[in-house]
Amino acid sequence: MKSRRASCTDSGSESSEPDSKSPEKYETATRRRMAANARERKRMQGLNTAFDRLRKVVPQWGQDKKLSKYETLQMALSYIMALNRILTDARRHTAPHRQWLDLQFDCVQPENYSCLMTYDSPAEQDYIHSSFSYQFDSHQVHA
DNA sequence: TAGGCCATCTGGTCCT
DNA sequence: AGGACCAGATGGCCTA
Repeated sequence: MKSRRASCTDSGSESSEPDSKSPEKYETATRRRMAANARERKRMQGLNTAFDRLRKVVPQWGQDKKLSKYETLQMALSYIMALNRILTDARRHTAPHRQWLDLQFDCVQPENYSCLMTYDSPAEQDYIHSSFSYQFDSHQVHA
């Protein structure tokens, strides 16, 4: 585990003395703080797992170094927009492979992202679906 | 050694 | 009331 702030521990607000509170209340508050810290760690670990999964599907041209979180998001945005543009252009100009392209294009519409992803749970599917729909709407390339 | 990135703690806010 | 989410603060690690 990564080291923590020297002034902070899992016991929570050590700066706040037991002062006027009863020992029971202090203990309850401490216990709640520790539980909240644990939940927050778990939440952030989940977020980092999602970032790792995103890094795996995003191009890293010549990058031997791991992309930062910010870079990963920027790259994902560029990548999605580029793919969308490619499909939109190809769909418009390529007659011989029209049927195949239509199929691919349909597959990357927001309502069909599920065909590109695997989910660990229904809850995760809902969460990812809502997130992708929002981002697609926000950054959609209008041909 | 400075700066970037990250993990963790913490208190506030919103939601169930 | 308690959990989820968020942003600010802080300190550690790594690299140029």
